[in-house]
Amino acid sequence: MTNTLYIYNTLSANKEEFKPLNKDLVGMYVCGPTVYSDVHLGNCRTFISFDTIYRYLMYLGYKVRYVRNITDAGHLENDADEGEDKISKKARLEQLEPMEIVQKYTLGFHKVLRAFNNLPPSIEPTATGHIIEQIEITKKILDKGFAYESNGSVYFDVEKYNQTENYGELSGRKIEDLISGTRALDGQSEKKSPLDFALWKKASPYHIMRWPSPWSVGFPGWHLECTAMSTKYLGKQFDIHGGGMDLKFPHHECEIAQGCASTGKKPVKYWMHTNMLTLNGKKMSKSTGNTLLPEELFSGNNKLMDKPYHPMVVRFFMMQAHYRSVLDFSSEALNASEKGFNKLMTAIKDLPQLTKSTQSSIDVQSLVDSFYQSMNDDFNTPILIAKLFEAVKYINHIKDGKATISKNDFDLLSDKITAFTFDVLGLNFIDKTDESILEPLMKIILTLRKQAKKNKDYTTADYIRDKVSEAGITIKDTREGSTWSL
RNA sequence: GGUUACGUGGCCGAGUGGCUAGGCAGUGGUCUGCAACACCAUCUACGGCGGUUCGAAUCCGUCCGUAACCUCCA
Repeated sequence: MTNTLYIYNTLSANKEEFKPLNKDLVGMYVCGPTVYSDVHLGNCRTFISFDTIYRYLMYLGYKVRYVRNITDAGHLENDADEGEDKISKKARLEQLEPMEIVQKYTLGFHKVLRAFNNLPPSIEPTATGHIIEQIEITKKILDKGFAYESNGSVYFDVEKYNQTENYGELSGRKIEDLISGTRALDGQSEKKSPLDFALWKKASPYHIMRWPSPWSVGFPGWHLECTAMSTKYLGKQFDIHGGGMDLKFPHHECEIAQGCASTGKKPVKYWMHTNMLTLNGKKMSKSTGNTLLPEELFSGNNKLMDKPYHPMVVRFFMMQAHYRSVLDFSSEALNASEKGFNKLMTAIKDLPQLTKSTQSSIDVQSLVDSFYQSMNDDFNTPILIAKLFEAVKYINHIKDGKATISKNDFDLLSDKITAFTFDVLGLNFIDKTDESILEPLMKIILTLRKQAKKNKDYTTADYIRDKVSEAGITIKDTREGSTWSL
């Protein structure tokens, strides 16, 4: 079938037909997290959205190289010359080496994304592993005259760049507006203009993370790592660059400028931005503390939600909104998704038992085509889910004898509904055998056994202990009560 | 203040110049020892005011409201 994929490109503010630079090969770069604290659900939304995009591209048959960085070099907490970087600060607070902080939160990040059933990217490079590349790019930009050295630091000359290129093309900003809107911050005297951004920063005496360079012992500017790593692994020009909306300006704008200044080419063909996840109508953000951690949501150990939610339910909930829309988090909305998710999964489980007929009572091919059409329209997962529910209704009708399906159509529908649900949306059946379900279950069993013992019904009490033991669970009676273990 | 989005039924959330989004909740049924689950059917809509049009919730203007970015943030 013909599959024309349309992607909303932030650069043109329009949906554009997707044509990879190299036939069948796709290069995709997504800005990863700064690993100085736990990832919150807002962060997760972006990575789950791009995971689905990655999955669909592969499902269409593209060979995708998906690069997502880990920002493990400390960056300053604000734009002032002096200040502490986030990772060093956290290291001091927790009395750890900066790299211990990095390791801890990187592992946590991976664990959470695995719970959401995200596929790992093809390459996950770190900023500290690419200091040399960043220094090389800085040299190139200096050589081409788009940067200047000042007191051991190197800054990108935005106004110079803007003479020949268009700084602000991605975010729709004009350089004059930016200048007039800039407040004068203390200690910015090193820069020619407040718009200029650091390519290399000289380290202050107490800055822990530091590397030698031709200009000073220091550390790279925040925007530079993405340019260095995307260029290294995807080339001077690549297909898709993604990230959260909040990175559009200045981060991605600066990346375009750095790429263009160092290679003479615009680095990215399609810029994609995911919208914010909100809590109480406000953006989830580490700095404001308006956050919810995935673990808190999975365990139910939080004040905001009524009960725990399985990662697959949360993923399904996110898929019910388009990636470019703001999505608000609430118990009420999650509950609705949980029921919908179960309904979809039940129908898929019922699939093998359906009776096949000689004819189908609906046009199965066009229903299946609509799965593709939804995703081809800028990865419209909510429409896809609506179409999947159409299939669910059809499946239930067949079960009730109110509709029929032919053998061929059955094979087609089974194949596509499972492919789109599991391979594309990245959902999965909830494994009911994990300990989270055992815990409340054992509580009930122990309560019943306690009752039996109280009634001196030791036959029942022993029966329970023996049978549970056969199932691999040991019950221990202690003075404080009974406990269990696997 | 500047820039950019958005405002859809009880809730969440798509889409669109005229043809049912979908999920949840509600209501009525089927099933069931009772209940829950599941399944079937079904109601409520496009922020206010103008304009363009045969026709707009969909285009334009304006007003009101909300959010994001302009400082680190997915």
